[in-house]
Amino acid sequence: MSLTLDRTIQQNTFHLSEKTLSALTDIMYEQHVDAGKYLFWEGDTADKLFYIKEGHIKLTKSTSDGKEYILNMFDNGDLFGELSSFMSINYSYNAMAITDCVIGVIQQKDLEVILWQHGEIAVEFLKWTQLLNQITQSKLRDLTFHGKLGALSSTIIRMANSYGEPFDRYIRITKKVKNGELGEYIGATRESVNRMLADLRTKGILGQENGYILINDIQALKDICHCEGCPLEICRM
Amino acid sequence: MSLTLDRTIQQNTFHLSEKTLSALTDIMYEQHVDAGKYLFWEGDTADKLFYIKEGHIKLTKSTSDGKEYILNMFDNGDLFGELSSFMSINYSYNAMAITDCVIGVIQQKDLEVILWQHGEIAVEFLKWTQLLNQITQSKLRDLTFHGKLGALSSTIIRMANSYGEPFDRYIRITKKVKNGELGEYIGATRESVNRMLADLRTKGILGQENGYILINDIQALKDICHCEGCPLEICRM
DNA sequence: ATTCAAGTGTGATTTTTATCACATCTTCCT
DNA sequence: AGGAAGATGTGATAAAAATCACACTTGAAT
Repeated sequence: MSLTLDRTIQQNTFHLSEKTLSALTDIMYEQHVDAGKYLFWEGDTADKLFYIKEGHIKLTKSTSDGKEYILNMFDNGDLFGELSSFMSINYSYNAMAITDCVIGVIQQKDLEVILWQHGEIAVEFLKWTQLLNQITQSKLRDLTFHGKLGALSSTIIRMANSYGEPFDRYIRITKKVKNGELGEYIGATRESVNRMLADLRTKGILGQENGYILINDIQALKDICHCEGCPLEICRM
Repeated sequence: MSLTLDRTIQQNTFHLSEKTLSALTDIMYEQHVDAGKYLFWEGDTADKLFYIKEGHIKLTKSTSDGKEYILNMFDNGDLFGELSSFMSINYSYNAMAITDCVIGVIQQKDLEVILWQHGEIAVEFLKWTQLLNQITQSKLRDLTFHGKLGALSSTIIRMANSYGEPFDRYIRITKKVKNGELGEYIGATRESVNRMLADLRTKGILGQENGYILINDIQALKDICHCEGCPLEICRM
């Protein structure tokens, strides 16, 4: 579960109402996590939501054969964690701070009280959760149905929507991502990602700017992943 | 969005409370859809939920290059449709009846009234939606990270959980699925699926029974897709 | 029972992706 | 500034998956 409470760079996120927002703020307490440290581990009890006041978090999972993959990346203003239903009371993934983070922690039971009392807040949360579900669905589609190049293209488009800014007449992705991380995100090897990126660069579709990815021809990327033109709220990391 | 209100064959689905269930039943009306017909099309306004009283529905999407893939398959007792947030007011996929269906239709606004009035029902719906999100997340993982053979194995396991029954000392999947459909589900070609299945059969992992798939060695399948041992509520179609 | 359409099975070949093995480039640490 | 660790870039090769082409089965319909 993830949602964005406010936004800085992002132009395209759904907002909780002021009322809900302040209700949440009332019940959260602050926690600091240094870069490289973990907010929680696989197997920990999943009874909290986390609101990122500052920093980047990635959710990862390691497989039996020692590989790791990235389930999600969150930024300033995002809210994530399981509103654990009845049964899955443990996280099935790790949450690592990519940068130093300031986190607002919300106890599930505190939240539940609010939801119970205020049907309209619960409905708002419900719609939000539905939106997240749509995001996940669309990722599933993009990562599964058009090969690794399609998966990569789609991911770059999503990064542009989530972390992009205009730069000259290009889009600059303001977040540095390693080739290996992209690989862990789309289920490909570092080398494959590297080669695909090199290829997109020689074709003039992508560029470089001081280590940041520039998108030169976003339509070409859309063609590769058979972009459906989803609303920006859905086409995001 | 999909949830199962009750179950017949399925051993492993989360239940809405009686109260919620009857509240839903009160506001739904009935619709019949013949096999091969569509319940709705991509682009139709998404302002309803659908409860399958009887039959099978698949959600499909066709790409620009004429291919089709399957997003989801639903059965007796499942509830699906978008509780459209504020903005994505259209379906982005088609819903086709695989068999003759009897559908209970719930208008979104009717539902919303109930949720508003009864915070506890809204919370229940919220948890359910979260569960669906977890299901989708786990599918994303399974379909992305261990190749097409892993995707296929995971899908067979999910089918066993959703439509399986004991047969001798095997599990028989009581729903016939075509190779091509499996391909559309996991993002592989019919031929690849066919070869993979043949391979699993020669290895003795799968069997045949009158056109139905038999699972002989489920542990082997789990090994292939690096099964995490998710709860049955999550490891389903 | 015969026919036709739909589905399955398989070979040959090409394309995509992973693997292994290094060289090079960057970063950042003292 | 120098050196180590972490990233990136790339070749050679192997494995996985798609594509094309066609034979074989099955099942439903006349």
